Amino acid sequence: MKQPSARQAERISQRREREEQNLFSRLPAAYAASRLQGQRVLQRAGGLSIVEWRVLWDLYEAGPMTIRDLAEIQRTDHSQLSRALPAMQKKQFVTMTRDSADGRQIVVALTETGRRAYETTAPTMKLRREALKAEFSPEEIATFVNLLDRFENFLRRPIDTFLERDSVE
Amino acid sequence: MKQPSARQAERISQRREREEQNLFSRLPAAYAASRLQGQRVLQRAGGLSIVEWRVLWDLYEAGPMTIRDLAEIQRTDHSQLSRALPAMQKKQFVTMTRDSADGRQIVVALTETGRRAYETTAPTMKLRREALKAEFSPEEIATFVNLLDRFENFLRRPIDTFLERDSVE
DNA sequence: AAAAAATGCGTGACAAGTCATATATTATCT
DNA sequence: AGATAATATATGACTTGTCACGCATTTTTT
Repeated sequence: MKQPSARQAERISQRREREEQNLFSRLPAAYAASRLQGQRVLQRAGGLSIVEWRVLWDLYEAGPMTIRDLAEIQRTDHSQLSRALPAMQKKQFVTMTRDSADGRQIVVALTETGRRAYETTAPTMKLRREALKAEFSPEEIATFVNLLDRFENFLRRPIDTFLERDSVE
Repeated sequence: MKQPSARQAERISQRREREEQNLFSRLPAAYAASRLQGQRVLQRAGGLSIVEWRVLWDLYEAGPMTIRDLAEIQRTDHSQLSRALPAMQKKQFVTMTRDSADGRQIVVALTETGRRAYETTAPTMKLRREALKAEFSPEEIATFVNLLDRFENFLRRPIDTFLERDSVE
């Protein structure tokens, strides 16, 4: 009663191949791999978390800014920063000061300690970006980013634009 | 004392533009958007979670298989399935039976209820895939998948292959 | 055949994301 | 000015994903 296993194995492998062509199922795996590699490299470079690294980098490059600005640059939810920043403040990486002109905003700025943490980590992260450049030409990167742009655009469309129950009736 | 704010705004916007070209920071946002859209469409289609949908789809297309096979097709960790499957069993979507030939394995199979859940959800999910096809030509999809392949390949390389402290000395 | 290694699965712990809602502050509208 | 709307941040609850470790079962080595 074990004969179907060969045919079954064949169907499973066909399924795997089909999934390989499916954008929706490829993206999570690629993202997970990217995050994991990022975490590992950061671990090696001194122990920052991904969120911490992004904050330090942005502040280093662009100077003090509000939580909202940070969230927008990083294309992430502000809640993630709301949660991470107090710990970074405790580690003396950043200062958080309420804006005197607009009492709702909190301006985050790099401290000397934060600057040093950035400078310790940055060379390793640069190695990683350079390794990527060795694999992909500038044109390929541009194509990739453009496809991601368009895909993301599609993903952010209200779902009714393609589910349209009315038009089916 | 508020003069620098204009120059500061400029630096922040430059920072945002640079980040837009950075693959590592684009991927999380694209993935998050994809997941969110998936969740919404599934919600509309009947209330399955992403993990549940993937399991039903795979089993429907390829027949019964082990947890390991499911994890491999879905390019995910087996723990995710270990956690999701008991609930799906409770909902009568699948059966889980220990393989008599290899006592380590558990074979997951679709029930009639699971099959119906799949068939209820599938048309909506198909609409989504077709909407994607309207935005991207087959060649573009192929290019995209190929770039993802190569990127993922890079991401899964051991990090020493590009951090190589020795070779720097 | 016994010992060692590999495999399959379950589970605890954690990171990174999201949403929804609450609260304080500022902006806008009559 | 007072009521209303919008904005910035904080927080709780949830999902998806990972790893590491433990246990049971096979498989491979010796």
